[in-house]
Amino acid sequence: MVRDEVVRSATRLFKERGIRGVSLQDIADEVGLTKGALYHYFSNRDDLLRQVFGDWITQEFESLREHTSGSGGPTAQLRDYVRYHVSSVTQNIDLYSLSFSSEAELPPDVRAEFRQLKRRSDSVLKAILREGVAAGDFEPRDEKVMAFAIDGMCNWLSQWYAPDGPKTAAQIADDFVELLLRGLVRHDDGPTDSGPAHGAVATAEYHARAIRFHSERLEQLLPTLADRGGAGA
Amino acid sequence: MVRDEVVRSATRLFKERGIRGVSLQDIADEVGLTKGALYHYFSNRDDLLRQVFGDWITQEFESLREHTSGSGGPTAQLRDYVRYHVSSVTQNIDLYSLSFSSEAELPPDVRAEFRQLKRRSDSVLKAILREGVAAGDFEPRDEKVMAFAIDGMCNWLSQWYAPDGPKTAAQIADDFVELLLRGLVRHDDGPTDSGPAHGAVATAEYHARAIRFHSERLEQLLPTLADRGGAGA
DNA sequence: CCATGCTTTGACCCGACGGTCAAAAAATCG
DNA sequence: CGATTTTTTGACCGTCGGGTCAAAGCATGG
Repeated sequence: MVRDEVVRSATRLFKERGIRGVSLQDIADEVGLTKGALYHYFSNRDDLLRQVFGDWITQEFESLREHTSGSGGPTAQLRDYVRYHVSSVTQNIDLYSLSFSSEAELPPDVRAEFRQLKRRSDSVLKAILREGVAAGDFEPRDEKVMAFAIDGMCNWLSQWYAPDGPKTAAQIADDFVELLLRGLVRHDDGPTDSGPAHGAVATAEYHARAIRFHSERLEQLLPTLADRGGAGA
Repeated sequence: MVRDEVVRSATRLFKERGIRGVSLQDIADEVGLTKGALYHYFSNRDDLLRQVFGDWITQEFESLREHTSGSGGPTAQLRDYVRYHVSSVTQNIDLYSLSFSSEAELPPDVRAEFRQLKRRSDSVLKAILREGVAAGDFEPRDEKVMAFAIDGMCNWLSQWYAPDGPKTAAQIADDFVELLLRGLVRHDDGPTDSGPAHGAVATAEYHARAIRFHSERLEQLLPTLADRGGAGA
């Protein structure tokens, strides 16, 4: 289909140079048509923009609704949310990065739809957080700030994710979840809660390394402990 | 100074409508001059762009160097990094959001500088994380992903931070740090790890407990390891 | 009050861009 | 093949935006 080819080329060009940085001539050249021919498929520039974004946004709305059905505890829900969000961004990275970067250049109606999508996604996340706190699973924190932090983390993917990179989107998502749930600081309580992605061998190596680390640290600390009896500054 | 007035107006307009969405005429109108008069202060459009971004970027370079002098442990360093990053974004929110959103529309040299700033900041953060892991303070995690996650969180501020909002930049930064260090999940063990309040005794106890835990885990894993030879899915 | 230099004007040039359209070219089909 | 419809062309229009420039305004100070 020629129309789809045009939309795809347009999307790619928009992403590379920004919406305002691409002329209809550029798109026509890319597809191998003349500027005039484009008007057979689109009534004007904004209409093209609408076709580029419109379908995608409504699709995202649907997808968001499906993937956040709210089964499982807050932890599982948060995990699902992040996984969904990450896969969504990585699969439509062109459109995501475009929407974030050139939001101001979108036709008003498209822009409004996009903002609504963001808002809805945000409110889903906040609900999960609230639930988690209420259930006693999460520490009570500033809901708004946490939501923005999490969304920012995920959305930022559109700025650096490379499909041919060493990590899959799913792996990145799980890394995010682990960071979000447990933080960076090493602590010794129970087993990790994160999904099945943890291999047994990797886990064993990890623990072996951890033991070595802690042993060394402990030895280093012993003399210190001998000197001062209490807690240091 | 007229020149500064022009730069300020240009920055504001650029942020509102995107770089390509602002004509020299627009800027001239804003300042109350004629298009021609602008050329008394700037040799061309790209030169104006350079003046808008140039000073700021070199200033950021300097500031980054100062604020990441590397005193204190990894935890403190991470806290300082996030605090600095957040205050930097919130104080120059126009320029940050512009650089992120319209990076493609920047003159090549300015763009290169900006990318270098990002890269340097990123490498500072990664160094902190690496150090933290080496010191046993942080869980071993994917350095790259963590760095992007943290930077994303901070950079995303440029999309939602409101100077007149309920929280100050410093408060938001501390919220971020707490999330990053301790995660969302509620845990009931005694003293928090944050800040300099960590006494030598507590640390020693912590490491002793950690070693016990990891040893147990390792033993639990050994049978599993005998079964499958390679890494699990 | 004139001379000098900084600042501003406003008209102008040119190229690019969005958009239009009649006519040509292709495709479809009886 | 011929008729009809779909697709494409390429020339054209008006506008806008970046950039130029001679001339006018406006200070400043001798």
